[in-house]
Amino acid sequence: MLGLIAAAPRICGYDIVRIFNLSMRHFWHAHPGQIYPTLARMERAGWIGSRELIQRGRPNKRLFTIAPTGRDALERWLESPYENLKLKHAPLLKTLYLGHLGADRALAKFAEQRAGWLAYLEELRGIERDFFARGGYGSEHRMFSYFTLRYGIGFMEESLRWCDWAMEEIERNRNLFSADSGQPKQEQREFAPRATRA
Amino acid sequence: MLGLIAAAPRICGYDIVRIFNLSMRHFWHAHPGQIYPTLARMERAGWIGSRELIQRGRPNKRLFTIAPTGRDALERWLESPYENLKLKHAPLLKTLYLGHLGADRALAKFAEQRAGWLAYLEELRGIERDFFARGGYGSEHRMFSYFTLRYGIGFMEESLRWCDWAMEEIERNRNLFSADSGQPKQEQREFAPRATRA
DNA sequence: TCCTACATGTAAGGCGTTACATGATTTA
DNA sequence: TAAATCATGTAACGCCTTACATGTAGGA
Repeated sequence: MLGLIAAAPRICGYDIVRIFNLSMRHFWHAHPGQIYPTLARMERAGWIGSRELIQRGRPNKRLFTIAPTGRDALERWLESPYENLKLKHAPLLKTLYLGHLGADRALAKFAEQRAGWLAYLEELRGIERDFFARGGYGSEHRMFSYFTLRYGIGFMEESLRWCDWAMEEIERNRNLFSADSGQPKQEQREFAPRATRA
Repeated sequence: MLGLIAAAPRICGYDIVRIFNLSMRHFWHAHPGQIYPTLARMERAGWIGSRELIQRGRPNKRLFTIAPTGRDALERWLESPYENLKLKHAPLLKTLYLGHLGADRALAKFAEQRAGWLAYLEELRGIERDFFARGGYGSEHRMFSYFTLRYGIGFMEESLRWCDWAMEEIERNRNLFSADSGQPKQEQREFAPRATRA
């Protein structure tokens, strides 16, 4: 949020909410219930300042501007050393266990996921066309903003290539699935009621 | 966890902890403080069963096995409709605001990140070599497990290509940065102490 | 001798999500 | 007439992380 406010002074909380939901959602997200309290906390800490804009016909806005101490905090974060990726990728997690469904149902799930990812890729490509229609680079911040978009596009293209490859692998290795695919397997019979002692 | 227990009956909590820290960490993670209470909850719900294995010289183990109701719950999750990706990608978020540091410091940060990602890629490639040394596919579950590894490798390769491209773009567009890069910028002077009325 | 691995767990606190409340204006 | 948009915020709850506690065995 400090980065957003530094890049776009006199931004209001609602704009930040929309940015998280739209142009940033391929790599970060946040909800109003977290955004507004955090803005209030940053203002109490002196990192940002605000003034209220009285509006007719619609709710008043609170416009935020970054303070020197906030800019310092932002730079400290930007300069802080690289930390390893800690992703939570729910679709990939599900993928890992799709084999439990047997080859056919697994392939159907892969196809469903592929369709979802393709739709998302098209959306990102639409944003890209829009970006160039509005003049492309033009400021340092717009260039960096395009970087993240490009990352999202490359990431989705790679994900689709992976989907196609994985589906071919499943076809090629149907023999690895047990015959009663999708039905309870052998291990199930190994279940025994809990005993406190071995 | 249901997927893990279904794939490897008589697994213990500690093994699950290690799997989250090692072979799954490129797309999911969890800590003991969450894993053990959740196992207890799943057992109370009747999804899994456990028995204790008394050991000499080391702490006793609790071995888990999936129950029919747990297998049903797992299948319900696997069959549940695709949901959009909701990633939190901290390095990319930081990248977006690296322009605030000016071209040179931004490039240095990109290089640092690239190095971290390359090291991670090498690690994943090591796991891949190990996978083939141990016989490659051989069960349906091992194939799916390799799928996620392959995803991680492709993802990191794509990330590195992106890093190289972005660094070239910064070099090519140095003119977009203001001359006093890294120093406080114009907007800072626009900061004014908060006024309750406009 | 000190550290690490094994193995399970609890407690505190922080982070994040969902749902709700308000109320005028514009669009379908 | 109903719904969505604008705009800010609170409250409840759940998820997640961090830190800690315990105790033996084996390696550096």
